[in-house]
Amino acid sequence: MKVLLIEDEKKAVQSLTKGLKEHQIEVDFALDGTTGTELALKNEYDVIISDIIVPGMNGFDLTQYLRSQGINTPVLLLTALSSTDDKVLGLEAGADDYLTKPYDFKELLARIKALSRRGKDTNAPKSVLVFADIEMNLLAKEIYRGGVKIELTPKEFALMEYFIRNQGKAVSKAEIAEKVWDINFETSSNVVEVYVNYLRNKVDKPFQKKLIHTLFGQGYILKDE
Amino acid sequence: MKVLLIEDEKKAVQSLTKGLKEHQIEVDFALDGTTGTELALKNEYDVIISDIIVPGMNGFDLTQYLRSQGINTPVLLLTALSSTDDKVLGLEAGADDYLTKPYDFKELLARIKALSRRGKDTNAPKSVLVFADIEMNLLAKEIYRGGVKIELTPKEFALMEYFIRNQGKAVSKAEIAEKVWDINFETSSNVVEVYVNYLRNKVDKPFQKKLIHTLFGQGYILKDE
DNA sequence: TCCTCAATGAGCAAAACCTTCATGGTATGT
DNA sequence: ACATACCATGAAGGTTTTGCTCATTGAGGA
Repeated sequence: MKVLLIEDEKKAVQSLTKGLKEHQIEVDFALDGTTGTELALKNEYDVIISDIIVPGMNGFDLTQYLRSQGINTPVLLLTALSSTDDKVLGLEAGADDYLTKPYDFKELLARIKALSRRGKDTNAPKSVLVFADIEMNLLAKEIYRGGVKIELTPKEFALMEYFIRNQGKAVSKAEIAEKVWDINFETSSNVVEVYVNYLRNKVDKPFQKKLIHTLFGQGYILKDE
Repeated sequence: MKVLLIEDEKKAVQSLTKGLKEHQIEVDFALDGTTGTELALKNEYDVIISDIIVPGMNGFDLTQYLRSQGINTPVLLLTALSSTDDKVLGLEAGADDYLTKPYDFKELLARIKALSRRGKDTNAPKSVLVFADIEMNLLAKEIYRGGVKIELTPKEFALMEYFIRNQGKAVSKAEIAEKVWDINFETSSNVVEVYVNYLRNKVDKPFQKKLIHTLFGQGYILKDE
């Protein structure tokens, strides 16, 4: 079990780290929100524990940001506040639990364990892929860009899914032909080009930013630039 | 076992309380909806029994309010009304059962026990499925849309049930054939299409909003749009 | 500039879908 | 037991949508 602790009071960090390690819990920590999110994006944690008020970014924004990046690690917020309004705000932002200072260490421990259990339960394969302002719902077979629904045919959808799953990575036409069409790319066909064109018409043309880029002689890449 | 009784007729309260206590059931009571909800929020009951018409708040609103507050205690509504519309409304608001006055005390007792049993088993299979303005009662094999009863044949009912259970999710014809017909989808048959057509005629055609959508090449989806 | 690779538009065949109809089976009521 | 109504299902015809090819135009790199 591994947790990320985001907290600016060094004393609290120290005592918590010590306490958690005694219970076989690995702890990474960050003293401000910015490095906290960086760590959260880079590594995989079972639970993220964050003070509501930390330099650089508060716990609410942090949670919201992580969720938007597809990080669904359970978040436990720590705070001195205890008004109902704040609880609502925190939970709404996607936090999973909430603990008011001063708190009992055992309670904290219990909640961490509960959250990590829940997190693993949610090992359902992701059903929504995200890239830039695109959301692709694999269950409903829907795709939205900037909140606008885009109608794709099954093949177009499959190709787009392949692009999103390989976002930021160059993919050759042979690769695409193999994975999406399941054919040993015969140079005689230009299906891939045709379908990339279809996708561009629907996914890129109506918008400002182009996301599907051609790498001359190498294939294509989905990139936000 | 402990129940909450919300009823403004003191006589009814008295006789019910007496009857229930004789069967080892503890009873709290409220003479109006407002104190009723307060009690419901403060204490834990096995079942809540409420008249539909009580001062301050009616049984429908009460049920809805409690659900919105995360109280999932089973609610049994008592009423002098017996029109279909009211039944539909009550169930929609999340009530779990319904009894029309004058009722047999033994029947009331039986239902209380049934509800309390169900309340404890959190993953008890639901007997009423809801989607958009559709309610499907699996026990009564009845289905209503917007308060209007729809007559379905057994196969149509089974198909509709499958759709509702997978609402918002694309389901392929092969999937449907397997789950609803229990056949290894032979392309030679078009039963699924035929039955989707039947369903549309009864469930969608007479109404404004279409709920059963075709995803070309991917199957069907039940969606509110 | 020239050659190669990529983008685009038109067109067509196949696949998927909707709808209606006929048939046989099952349940219901007399 | 019989007649009747209802239900489940495959078949056929027509319509819509998709997948793909081909030919042509446009762009990139040496």
